[in-house]
Amino acid sequence: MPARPPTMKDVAAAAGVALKTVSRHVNGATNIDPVLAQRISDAIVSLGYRHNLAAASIRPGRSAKVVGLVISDLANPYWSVLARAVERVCSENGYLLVTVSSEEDGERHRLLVDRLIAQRVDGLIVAPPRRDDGAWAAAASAVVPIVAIDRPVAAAAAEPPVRDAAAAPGATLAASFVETVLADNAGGAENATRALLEGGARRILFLGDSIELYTMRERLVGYRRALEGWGDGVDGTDAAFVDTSAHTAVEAAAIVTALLGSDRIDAVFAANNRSAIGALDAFTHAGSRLPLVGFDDFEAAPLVRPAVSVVAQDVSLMGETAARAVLARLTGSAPTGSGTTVLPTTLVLRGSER
Amino acid sequence: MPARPPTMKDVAAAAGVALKTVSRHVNGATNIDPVLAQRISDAIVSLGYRHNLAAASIRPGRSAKVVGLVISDLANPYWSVLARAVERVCSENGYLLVTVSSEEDGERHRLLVDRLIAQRVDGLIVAPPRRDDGAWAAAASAVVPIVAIDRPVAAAAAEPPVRDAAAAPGATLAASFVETVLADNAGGAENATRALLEGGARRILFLGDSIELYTMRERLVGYRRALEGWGDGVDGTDAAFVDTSAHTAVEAAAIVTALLGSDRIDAVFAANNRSAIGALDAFTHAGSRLPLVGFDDFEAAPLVRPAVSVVAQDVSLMGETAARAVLARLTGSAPTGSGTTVLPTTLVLRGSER
DNA sequence: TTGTATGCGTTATCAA
DNA sequence: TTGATAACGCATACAA
Repeated sequence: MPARPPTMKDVAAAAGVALKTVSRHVNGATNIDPVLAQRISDAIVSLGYRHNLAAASIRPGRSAKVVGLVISDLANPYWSVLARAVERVCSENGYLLVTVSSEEDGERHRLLVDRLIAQRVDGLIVAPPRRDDGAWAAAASAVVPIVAIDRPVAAAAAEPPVRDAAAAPGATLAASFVETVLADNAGGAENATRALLEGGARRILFLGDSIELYTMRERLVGYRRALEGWGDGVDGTDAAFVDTSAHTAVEAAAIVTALLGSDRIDAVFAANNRSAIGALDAFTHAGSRLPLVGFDDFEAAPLVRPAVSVVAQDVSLMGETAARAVLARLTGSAPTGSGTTVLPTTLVLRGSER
Repeated sequence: MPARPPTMKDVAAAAGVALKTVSRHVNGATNIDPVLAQRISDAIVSLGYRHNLAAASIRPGRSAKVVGLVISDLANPYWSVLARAVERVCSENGYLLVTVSSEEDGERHRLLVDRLIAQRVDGLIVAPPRRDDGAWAAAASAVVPIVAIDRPVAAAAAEPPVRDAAAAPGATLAASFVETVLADNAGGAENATRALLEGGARRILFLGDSIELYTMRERLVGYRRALEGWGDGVDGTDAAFVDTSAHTAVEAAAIVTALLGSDRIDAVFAANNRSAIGALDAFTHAGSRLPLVGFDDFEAAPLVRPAVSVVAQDVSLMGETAARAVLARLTGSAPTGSGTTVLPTTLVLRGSER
């Protein structure tokens, strides 16, 4: 490698033209003398010159065209599919995407958001951490447009840094200065639970992860709504049928195994992937099974017997929607409204619900 | 948002100090008068100043501390797990990671590499596209250190831009100016095939994707090696037992279904995920199965009956190894050697191999 | 310990 | 159409 990479100045000197002309050429201006254009092209090739977007981006009004995405864990298929959808939309519009995993850690989350802002990303798509006062979002949204995905940003005690309009009087729980894209967690859970009830189940276990998670709370709401709506002889309205301590598939399996012997439950609503897989595992080892519906589709669901019914969300659509929302704000083509988009879920019945 | 975001100059003015002192403070210098430091801190908070790493990175000797990763498709679990491992190592060393999906398209791949270089990434981790003359790598490696993953960069007709040492006389097929991290595809396939042979199979179908893929070619080599090594009454050494047209699980299923009726084959080596899932699907629909071993582990593998045996590669390790290799080059702590690391695979026997 | 002046690679202004 | 010159935000000699 050369000690110092060639710059526009070098190209200009080699081509015998002024700096500005090279700049024009590199930026695709058409009004250049073909002879000079050719000389510049030749110089670029022979010197191995590369346009420096980082340097260009420091000019006012210019940006590096980079979007930041903060999720919990890129290795999780849910997030990687979402990230891919965001990447696709960004790429189509000439933007790069830098993705970081917060591991649901509030402090790490804050650090990552700060780092992305320091790097001068043009926009930010963020899954808020599980314990969140929304303070980071209040601060960050002063600098860069933010779209929250999967969960809303908590309404912070802190005021939004800029009040471009009077705050809505009967405001929602979500922070008012970010746009939000969610799935209909409650509705999906309600449908799943109702499917189990229709199959004859009356003592349905809600098996899920920590209630600290917004999505878990919402799914629990949906589960309860279905039970209460059913009325008639249902036993699940008390807390005895709710277990939100299944953080891993192994833990979920242990919980189900312990309950399978008794006849305290007669069906399982697995409120996330890992719980469903754990329940499946418990069934296999016990040699007996209960009706089961999961939340979020997974690769193995259609492959086991009976195939597992799930509430499926359109993760790609969530990513696309969020990406389009940030880009719309960047190009200024969207009003700075801070609405919430709720995406529908689909109940996919494959047999395991009975 | 303010029309113009505050700069160091604004902070310096507000705090009543010189620009340089603010710079020191922001960069964590310790030798600053506590009183001034406090004034600066206050000014930063009240103005909402954010350090601009993009601007800082254009100074000679400074960089934005960003690494680029080019893979085929982030939505594929194989790549997302790898990306996560790369991200982790980068993050531990203060680097951001920008990941892009080439979709195995050579032209798109070239464009993405150029874009990342224009953005002035410090290093590049790249899965070469399936049809590759290695020209992109020859050009790019002049500007930025490159590590190839999953497949080697083809040795280009073009010479490496810098010949720091005499080219190795009995050179390998891989380009000599990039470091390479591969899995032992041939060895893994050989072990898988041998496991089927040991189970009594003698007419083993090699079911896989296009032979344009380096990994497929290697796995085919391993399959053949096992058959030839076995000798004794094996029928698979001709092309009749090799099908490399299974680009999707559905196609794989169709191929297996067509063969299940006849007794032309008595076992299946599925050379990738999708082929294994397709075979599984064919078995389920036919109500009969053959011994099966797959390449690459997948979520459903342990959940179906019988559980699917696979050749597992340590994808995270590949990502980690590649990331450490680039970072080592960046910090200059590694010799500019262009070696190849081959990671071992593990044969996970779960029952389906008989 | 702090400040001044200069340059990094690029683009914008404005005159030629 | 082209070019000289001044920014952009920041960091580093070097001087104080």
